[in-house]
Amino acid sequence: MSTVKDFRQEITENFAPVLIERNFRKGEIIHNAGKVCPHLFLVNSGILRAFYFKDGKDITAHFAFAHEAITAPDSFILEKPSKYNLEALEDSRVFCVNNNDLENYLAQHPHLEKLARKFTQAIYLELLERIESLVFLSARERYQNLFQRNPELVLGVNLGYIASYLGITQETLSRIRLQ
Amino acid sequence: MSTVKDFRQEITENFAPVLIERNFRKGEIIHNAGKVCPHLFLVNSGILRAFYFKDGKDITAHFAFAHEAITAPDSFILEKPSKYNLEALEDSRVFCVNNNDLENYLAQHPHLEKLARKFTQAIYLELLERIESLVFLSARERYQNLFQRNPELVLGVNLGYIASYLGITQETLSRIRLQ
DNA sequence: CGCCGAGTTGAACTGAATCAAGAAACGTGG
DNA sequence: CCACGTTTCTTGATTCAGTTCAACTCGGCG
Repeated sequence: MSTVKDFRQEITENFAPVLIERNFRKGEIIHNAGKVCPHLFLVNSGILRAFYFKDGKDITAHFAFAHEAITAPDSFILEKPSKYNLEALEDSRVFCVNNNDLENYLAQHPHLEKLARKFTQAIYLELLERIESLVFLSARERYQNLFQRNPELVLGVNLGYIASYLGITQETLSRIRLQ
Repeated sequence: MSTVKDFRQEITENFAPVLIERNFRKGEIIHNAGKVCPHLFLVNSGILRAFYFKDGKDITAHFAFAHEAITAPDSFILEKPSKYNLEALEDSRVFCVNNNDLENYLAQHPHLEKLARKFTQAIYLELLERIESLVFLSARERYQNLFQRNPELVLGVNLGYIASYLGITQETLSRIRLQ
């Protein structure tokens, strides 16, 4: 057990009773900033995106591809209104987990708490890697990494969405990827 | 309950049986890279630092001040040899938590699992903020943020340690802080 | 003393941002 | 199926924050 993806099967098996299947169409807004987001999404197919506005600019905080997870973390964790929006970038099939349902289920099945904790830790390690890539890698290297991890991203997703996720401007990304 | 510091009291109360008090002297290496780190440290006083070597350069991954936590996360979570070293930058008093002891204790007291999970989530949110500061803030702003959060850091800690934590060179930090 | 690590300063360089203008692609209605 | 407007992407010129490399200063400590 190391990456988040490795947890997918174990989680879908053990938390089946709290997973609700949902489908989103390309472009659909799944969650609006300013509201509390009580849902965690496990992507089965498609791509979801978390984004917010900073100085009027659309900033991508996270992409979730098949077998990955996404939510508005500030809100899901602290149960406060979120600064993030969630959006489907492709037609997507997901499992939707309600925070309350999850907590109740965990309260009834405490042996699953450890799995939930391990999952959180795995997500933590992913963020650590992202920090390292921001500190050490050039814009081009970060793009290449992302591209390697997810080639589909590049076909169809707005350049600007990818650029802000990488922490660079759209112009720079445009130049980078053609050389 | 939002920041990691807010958890300190709840954690020290509830996990008292697995907390071992230890003292480190300034400069003491607490953990060596390449070994598995089975310990999480809760700092009572002093400063600890996690660092590793990248291309021969000493890179600070994390500082922990009073009431904060630190470990070699890759190793503590995955139980693999760590790339991080841990070091005391000042004479420090800490609580030391052994991973095995913690897991056993949690297994015996499953009602504490939720607290452990919430703590992990709080740490996750802290990382998210660090990512944002890396993406949006200038070198000077990042320094000012760190300085605000911890003025003591600047008195005594090597400039190079701080610079690598901020993702900048020592020369840049030297210029920044005097203007 | 003289050395050594830590910090500062300077000058040249560079990756990426910014600002501005076009080109291409895309959807929508006629 | 084409025409038009909008959005997305590319390209160019300029600027700037931060790096790099190198030399120099300072303070302690043998």
